[in-house]
Amino acid sequence: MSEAAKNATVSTSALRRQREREQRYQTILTVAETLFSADGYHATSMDKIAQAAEVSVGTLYFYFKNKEDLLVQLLSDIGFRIRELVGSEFSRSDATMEGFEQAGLAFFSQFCVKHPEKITIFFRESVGQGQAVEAARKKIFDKFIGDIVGALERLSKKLGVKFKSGLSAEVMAVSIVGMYERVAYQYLIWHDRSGDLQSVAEDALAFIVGGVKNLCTA
Amino acid sequence: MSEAAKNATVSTSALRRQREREQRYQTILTVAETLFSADGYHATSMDKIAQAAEVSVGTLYFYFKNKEDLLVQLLSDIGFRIRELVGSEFSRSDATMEGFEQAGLAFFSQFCVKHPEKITIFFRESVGQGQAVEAARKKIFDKFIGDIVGALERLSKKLGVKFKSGLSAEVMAVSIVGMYERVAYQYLIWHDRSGDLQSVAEDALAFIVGGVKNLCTA
Amino acid sequence: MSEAAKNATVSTSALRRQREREQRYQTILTVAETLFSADGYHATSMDKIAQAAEVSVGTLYFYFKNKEDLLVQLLSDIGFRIRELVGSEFSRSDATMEGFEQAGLAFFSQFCVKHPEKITIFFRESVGQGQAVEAARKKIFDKFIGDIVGALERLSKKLGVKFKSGLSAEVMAVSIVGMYERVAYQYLIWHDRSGDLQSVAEDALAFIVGGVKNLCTA
Amino acid sequence: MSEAAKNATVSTSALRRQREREQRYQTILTVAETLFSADGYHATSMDKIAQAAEVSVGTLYFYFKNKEDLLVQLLSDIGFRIRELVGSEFSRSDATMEGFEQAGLAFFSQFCVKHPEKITIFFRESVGQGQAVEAARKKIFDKFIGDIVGALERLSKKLGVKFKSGLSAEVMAVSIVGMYERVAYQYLIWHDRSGDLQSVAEDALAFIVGGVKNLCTA
DNA sequence: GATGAATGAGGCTTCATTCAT
DNA sequence: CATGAATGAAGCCTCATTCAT
Repeated sequence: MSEAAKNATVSTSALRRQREREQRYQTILTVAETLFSADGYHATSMDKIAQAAEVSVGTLYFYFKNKEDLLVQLLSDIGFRIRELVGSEFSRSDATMEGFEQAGLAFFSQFCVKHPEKITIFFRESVGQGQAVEAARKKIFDKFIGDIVGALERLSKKLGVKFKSGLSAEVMAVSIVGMYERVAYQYLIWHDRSGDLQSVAEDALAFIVGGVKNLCTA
Repeated sequence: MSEAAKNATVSTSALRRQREREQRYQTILTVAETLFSADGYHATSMDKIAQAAEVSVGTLYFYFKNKEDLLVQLLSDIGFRIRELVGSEFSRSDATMEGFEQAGLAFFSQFCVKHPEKITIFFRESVGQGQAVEAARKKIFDKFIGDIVGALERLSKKLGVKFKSGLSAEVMAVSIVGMYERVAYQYLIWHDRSGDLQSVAEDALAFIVGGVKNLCTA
Repeated sequence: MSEAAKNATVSTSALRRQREREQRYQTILTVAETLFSADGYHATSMDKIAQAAEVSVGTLYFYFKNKEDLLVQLLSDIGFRIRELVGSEFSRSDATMEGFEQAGLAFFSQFCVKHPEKITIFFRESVGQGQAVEAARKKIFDKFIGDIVGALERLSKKLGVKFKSGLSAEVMAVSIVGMYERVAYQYLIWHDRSGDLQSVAEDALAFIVGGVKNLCTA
Repeated sequence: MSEAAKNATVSTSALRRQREREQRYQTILTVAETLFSADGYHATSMDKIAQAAEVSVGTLYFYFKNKEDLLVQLLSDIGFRIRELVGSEFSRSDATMEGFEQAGLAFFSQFCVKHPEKITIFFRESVGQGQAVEAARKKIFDKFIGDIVGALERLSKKLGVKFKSGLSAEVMAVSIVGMYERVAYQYLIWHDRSGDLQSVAEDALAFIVGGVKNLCTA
């Protein structure tokens, strides 16, 4: 075999390996997501995950530092996806009140309906699981809040209005996140009323719009 | 000792015992509250609780069925106290928009500031801890939401307005609870800005008022 | 009240107390018997016994040294009753082969049918429960075996026959006890065929008669 | 290393592992047998077993589901060995009265003398230890009884005799098992008279022969 | 890189027993 | 005598993590 051919082979197999690695990583993550949301983080042992993912426990520890890390990665991934989806809606109809509604609909009518397990992990299974996880949660929530604060500031600039106080934008952002969270929790996790989600979302978004307006002063 | 005296003695000691029992129950509950909120539910072992409460492990199990039960009792107690406080504010200034603000202030400026550990347990440590705890949480949240829905309906009756849809009242209630939750979490658990809480509360409550109004139709 | 009257009163109440004490003792024993045979010795806690007997745990320890003692007393009582019943049949038709059959019938068709719980405790729940209980069991079995050895010796004397070896009488006695035990276990504890017990007993007793005869030499 | 060599190595090490696994399983079983028979099932903690077997507690639970399972496996193993030994004697001298004697001698003079701990576990430590163990015991006893019933039926066919009743064969089998049990218990567990066991066995077997004959009708 | 047997700290819970009232 | 709250040793078991192969 020529050197070139060898290199080609090597790089090909290296690529394949790389691909397989990423695939495995994803498989594990997906399996963990399913189990965590179905059985709970604590009730899911590493053994169970390994079995369901059809790998050995050792392999789990090759891809993830430890069980907590697995949850943190999952969390980050979920956070990233939500921001991607919701954020893109914000920027699409930039700096308008409609942007808020579009973003809300994207979250409720798309994300929640398609990924109830992600919602479960994000809002239930990753809560109260110790410092490392909590730190990761905080980071993601901070970004969300930052996103919304940014949108609110752009909105105020464009509309030429001021908010009640210096804190108002942040408080509104936090409030909106809280609404998202508990509405999803209520109508997805506690009661499976994903069918009502559309009209629920509309009411919730009208609530947000009203809330924001009420904190605006000319 | 005369019979009467004997009876008196007996009933006195019986009463004392009863009192001591309840005191112990409360002591354990309080100690658990402190440890759960400081170290986390899982990081707190029954042994630690026993030591901190200066009783034996056995005594813990005399008063509570198991560790989960301890958390559930704690939860119920916290839920009861919040409803008591917030609910009384609602009824004091009945069926007015101000009632909503009073209730919110009572929650943020009184309860949260006085009982940050209760907030921590209620919104963080009792989440994601298995079915039994989750069921208890749900029950309490359902009551909260019911309280607010009731207040909203009385409000609409008094003001002679209708809400956007049949679900609106519930959605608003859920939203308000979500706001309470995350605002408290943000400014008490994640950042200790209890000093800002007063003005944060004002903004949040203005947000609520605006939201509710926006869902009212003549 | 005259001295005599007082004494009378005192002795009356003393008698009553004595009676009550014995009644309680019996109640506890009976309750324990029921629970031990139904749930097993280990699965029955002192608390359960106390509750079922409607007394406090403390009272249990007034009447019995400890849990083991409770079982030992139960055991002795059962052993005594069996010997009483079976032994009286032996002596009624003294030193005849029929005596063996009468005794067997008394055991199978009377005792077993009437007291399955006693059988369960005697042959199952008191086995493998530590030294003290085992010592008590041994003592009782030794007496049984002694009874039967005695009966066999009187039989051999009356019939003018000798047994195969010096050990024969004891071995036969042990064998007979073993048969009693396992037959009762099989048709009472493992399969509830108390209806068949009569005919089972007949076969078993014919077996014994045959066995004994085969060890007799003129 | 060539592929072939590699494979050989792999399969060798795989085989070695397999061997080591089985060895460990056996070690644990043997250690448990010793401790259970010496100290009693309940007095033997899993920690003690782990220490004596020079493995960790975790390893115990890798090989056995729980403590009960350990006892059940032990029981099954013992039951299997007894049947193997006694059954082979039955078949060697098939369908003769001597077969019964040979089998009995194999049990008393070989098995009991060589494995007193197995006898102790089988007849003492595994009794009264809860449902799961009891179910396992019953299964094994049922097989024993079935074995003997089979032998009796072949005997009756060969000799051209009938038994007293339809139940007779079973009752005889049960009786024989009971005799085996209590004779072993008496002369091995309660009194260490293994020296007398030979002559004890002879008497016991003569008893059996007589018993069986007495239930035969031409 | 993958495997999976082994580890062992540590958790939860039970329960026989005691003793002040 | 009776009560029943309190004790705490001790048991069983889980499970995240490691490491030799």
